[in-house]
Amino acid sequence: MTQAHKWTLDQYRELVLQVEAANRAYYVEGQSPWSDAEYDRMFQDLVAAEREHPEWCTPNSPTQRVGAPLPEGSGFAKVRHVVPMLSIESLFDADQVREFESKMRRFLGLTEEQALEFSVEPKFDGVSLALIYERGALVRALTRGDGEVGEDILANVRTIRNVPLRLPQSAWGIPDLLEVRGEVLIARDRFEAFNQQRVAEGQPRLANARNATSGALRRNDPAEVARYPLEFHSYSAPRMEGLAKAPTTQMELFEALRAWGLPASGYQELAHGIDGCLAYQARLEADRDSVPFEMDGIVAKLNRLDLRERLGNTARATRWQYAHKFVPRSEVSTLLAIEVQVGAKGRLTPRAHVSPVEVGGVVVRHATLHNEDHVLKLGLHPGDRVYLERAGDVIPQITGVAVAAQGSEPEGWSAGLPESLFESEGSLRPGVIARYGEAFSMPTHCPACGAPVVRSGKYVQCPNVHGCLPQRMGRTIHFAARAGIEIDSIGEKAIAQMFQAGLIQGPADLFLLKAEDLLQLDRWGEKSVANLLDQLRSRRQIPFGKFLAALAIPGLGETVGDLLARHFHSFDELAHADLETLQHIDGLGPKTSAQIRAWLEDPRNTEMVQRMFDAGVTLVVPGAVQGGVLAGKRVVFTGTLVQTSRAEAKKLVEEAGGQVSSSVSPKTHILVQGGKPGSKAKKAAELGVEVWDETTFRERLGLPVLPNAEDSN
DNA sequence: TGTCCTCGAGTTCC
DNA sequence: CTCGAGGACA
Repeated sequence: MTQAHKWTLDQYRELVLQVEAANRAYYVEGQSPWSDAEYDRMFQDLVAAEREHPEWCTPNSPTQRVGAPLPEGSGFAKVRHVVPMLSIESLFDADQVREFESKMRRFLGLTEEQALEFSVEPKFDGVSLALIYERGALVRALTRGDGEVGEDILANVRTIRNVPLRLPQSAWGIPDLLEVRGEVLIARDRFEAFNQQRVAEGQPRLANARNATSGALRRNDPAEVARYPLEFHSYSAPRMEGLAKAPTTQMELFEALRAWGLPASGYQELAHGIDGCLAYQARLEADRDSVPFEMDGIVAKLNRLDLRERLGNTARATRWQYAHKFVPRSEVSTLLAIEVQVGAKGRLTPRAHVSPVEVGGVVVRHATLHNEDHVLKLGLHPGDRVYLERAGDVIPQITGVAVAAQGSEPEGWSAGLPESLFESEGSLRPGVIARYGEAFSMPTHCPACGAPVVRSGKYVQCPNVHGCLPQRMGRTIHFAARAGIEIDSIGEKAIAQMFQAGLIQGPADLFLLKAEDLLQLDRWGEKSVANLLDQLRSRRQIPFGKFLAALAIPGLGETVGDLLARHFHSFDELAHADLETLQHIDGLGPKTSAQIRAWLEDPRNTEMVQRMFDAGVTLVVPGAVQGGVLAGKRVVFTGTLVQTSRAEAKKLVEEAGGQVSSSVSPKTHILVQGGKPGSKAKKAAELGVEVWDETTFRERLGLPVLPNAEDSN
């Protein structure tokens, strides 16, 4: 306890510096010359001084890490990155790494003898963050967002203990402006301890550290965020202005960061030549479990900053650094059951249920097994211990059997199975195989409706198109969803509910829904019902092409729908077109034409369409577009667009006279690239296709563009 | 007949 | 995003 004491401003300032120095020593050097008790005394003095003189206290005082909660629903401010947070080229083996290096050499015009020096460091599995200091004070903390525009989460970042709120004077001076980038993460042991604490408090365990980190940073109460054991590790400084001296290499940069109290992981090293990088990667991968935090690879960057300038960036990634990934972690779990699902189009697909297990950052419970061949090739049986991976992409896959199931099922085996697999207590639904040691084979009858199935190639199909419930429901969902008439207020769950209550039998019934019926359903109140009926009323005018695509006619998607809409002036005209007429349309062949014709010939289908027309549905036939900024251009989209939705973007292109296609080819004129682009960007580069970013896209079409961080706050 | 494009469909998780 | 298959074209 501190005594009543008259503090002077000088004493107060001295105290602040001392506490800041103690924090630096503890978090950056890893040890402190002060004992815990001494530190507590200093901190309590600071609190006392500020209580006596509230006017001295600034938001960056060490006592002010936890601020007030954000007002309800206010969200975080979006801020444009001055230097975009580009992605890093991901490489998976030594050959790719060597090739990347030789590209660097060619670019720099180096000979074989001139070895490059790299700064190598772990690639953390955390959340990246940009800290912005002005005249030494932390003023902004931005998430990556899409790389162009992030969110300012400063109030939450303040609570991270090892993030300095003010930079001290050092040999490097105090920069006028400093942007430091790094990763926020939770160390493995701290995560475990945090989870145990949560369980003790009756809260659920968090599934993994990365999601916990990203979830924590998005909360709107800093006091909550402060409870998470978050830490920050810096790795770059894309903007530095007004320094006493400027670092010329990454190693010097780390020295400067250290002097400013900005922590780094401690695992970064200088590597000589590409062999040094490969050796570091192999060493770190072998030591993966002894490193206290999760990594998914290493990052190697040119040590010399001037060489980086010379290499520059491609549209989406930096040329002077790469990530060399570790072999993805595969986990072992138990295959509980194989369920055969009937899809919206009637296809029977086997799906694995596994004991929940965390793989590469998410908890996996299901994995698709594609088809019968796939299951047989893997030789899967319920009860097997299986390997699960999330290689490359996001979708979990079973890659093999670790230990085959033995003997009969143990006591209580069914406890791990989800309830959805049971029809009644103790009896499994048809199409579910869950007996230990039982072999898989595709059912001969549809598990949903019992109709004999039809085989076509690798796939098995339920032919009962009109009677089979999952198919009817699937078509209705398809009709209502984005691909159809775009009713946002109902999804899969709501439609299933309406089917179950007998309110609807198919898509046409949606237009005949009555308020009093909907109000009978669980979780449906006045507001949501009115909202839905409103939407249904306003969506009764449907563009012809969109309407056709919404009907879920086999072989007919959005493109073919638009194609037909341009050829026929009414649904009636299309319904009377014969096979030959259809086949002669450019883009349709014998198969697609026959599928469309067959659909039109089934009276159940035409009756359904007629019922919609009777309920007031009218089709909007497209007028011809002439001229326009994109007249005659083929445009492809990739990555995530921030300011424009995909659907909106497509509409914009069409209104400008252009055509949207799904993949890049020599016929493509323009690739519009959002955040996190994939393989399409690579292909576009190879083919020399013109690439626009989202900003360019909006500018060319004369649309407003988000303002820059420099002029907003 | 073969190859290259393009479209449609399926896929997991929060 | 990736795969399988239909369609255009040589």
